[in-house]
Amino acid sequence: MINPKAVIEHTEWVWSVAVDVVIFTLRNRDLQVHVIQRQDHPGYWSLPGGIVGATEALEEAAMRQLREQTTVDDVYLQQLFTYGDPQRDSRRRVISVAYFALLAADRIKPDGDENRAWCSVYDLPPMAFDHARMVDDALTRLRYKIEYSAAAFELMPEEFTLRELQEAYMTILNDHRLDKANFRKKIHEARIVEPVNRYQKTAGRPARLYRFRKDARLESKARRFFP
Amino acid sequence: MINPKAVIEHTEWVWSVAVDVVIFTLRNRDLQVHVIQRQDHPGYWSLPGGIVGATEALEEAAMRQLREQTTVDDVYLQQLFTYGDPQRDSRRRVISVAYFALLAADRIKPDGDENRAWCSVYDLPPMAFDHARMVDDALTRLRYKIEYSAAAFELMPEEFTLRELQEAYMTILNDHRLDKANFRKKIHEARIVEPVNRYQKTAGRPARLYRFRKDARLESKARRFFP
DNA sequence: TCAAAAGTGTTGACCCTACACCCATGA
DNA sequence: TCATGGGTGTAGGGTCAACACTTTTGA
Repeated sequence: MINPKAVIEHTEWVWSVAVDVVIFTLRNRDLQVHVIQRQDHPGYWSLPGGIVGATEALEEAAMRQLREQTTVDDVYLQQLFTYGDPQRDSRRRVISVAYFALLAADRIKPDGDENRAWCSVYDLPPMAFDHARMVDDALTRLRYKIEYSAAAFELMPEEFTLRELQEAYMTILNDHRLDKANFRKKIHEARIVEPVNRYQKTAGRPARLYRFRKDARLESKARRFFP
Repeated sequence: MINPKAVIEHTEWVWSVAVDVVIFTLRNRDLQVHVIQRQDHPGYWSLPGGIVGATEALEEAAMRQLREQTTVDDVYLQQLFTYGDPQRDSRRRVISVAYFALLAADRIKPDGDENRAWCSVYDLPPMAFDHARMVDDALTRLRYKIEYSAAAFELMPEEFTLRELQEAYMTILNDHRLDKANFRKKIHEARIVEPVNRYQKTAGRPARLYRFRKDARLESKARRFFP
């Protein structure tokens, strides 16, 4: 595989290894990602990311980006895909290991920095490099993920109503035709939430608040289609 | 794992970017991967892989490994995961983008080279670096994949009986309890195979041969909410 | 007492599993 | 005619989508 000679031969060019993080959140019934305005290309935005340190694990580097950009720790973080087209950065050869993160909106610290923003995935600004594709891939992955795992709960506040949970699913899937009764039945049968003794005011009957069960089963084995 | 043998001295950190490929095949009712005996660590085996060229895309590099190792082109190939722990190679910092490939057994060229072998995923030899984990991750992915896509057909010969197809599924899933009648019904309903006018001899009634339909739907969208 | 939204029950269609059964072939 | 393995039909239990219904609140 790798022999020492290869190193010498290959030090002629300089690789950079970067991580980029697609940070999702749900705000105002909208699925949003964190983006940063680029200083070197006015009008273009990019995902939070940077070069991986010499002794840093990839996931550590992604987590560091998260901390630096959102000052939040302990976040759902998962590797997405590695992008390495020779042309993806015109300045030099960079391969980027993309991660995606899920962050509940109530954990976002207010931030006066105008170079940072949360943008709807359904209305992205011009993105640098291949970052638009990263967001797209991350969205596809997220949609798969919430259908067989409890990942959607990472985007919810500590306590939430079942309607809010249903709206989270509908916003992520961009499909607002979910049946209320059937959705509730599934959630209850999964024993994944438990009620707390508090209610949220609404325009009608108050809605019971629930929280995620600590002992909940986090994944369900996918149904078989083939065969 | 492997003890540091000859650590290369650097004045600066040099990143290397490699690809490693988990090549699956089905032979003798067994799911196997292609492995190569390491010259530098007798008794240890590794996946086919190598350093990515300066102007080479990641997938191209993986495809090149496939060609060089198996002399086969046009293979199902997909990115798996990127491994970048600082300690994964004791000699220097290497990040490896792992791919997995599916190769029908009848496309394998006979090979006298004793340094190469096909090994059962259920009985791997000692693997170098984190390659055992790569195989494990690839197997997990493969199992998911065949349940919602037609990926399993990539491991079948041009023509096959339904029993052979069923055995492929059972071998990959390591679960031999699939019901014959129900399996056949699903395959037929999926309109994914078509009969050819040939039969295969068996100890009993001859088995009809089928082939994959070119116009078959390759993925089925799972419309299942958690759980 | 009405609008609004929470929350539940029912029903028929569909699908999945288990298992019994028939069919074609060679010895 | 029997063993062997290919190939199919069916009953019943479970799941799901659709939709109507009841409950609770504020105005």
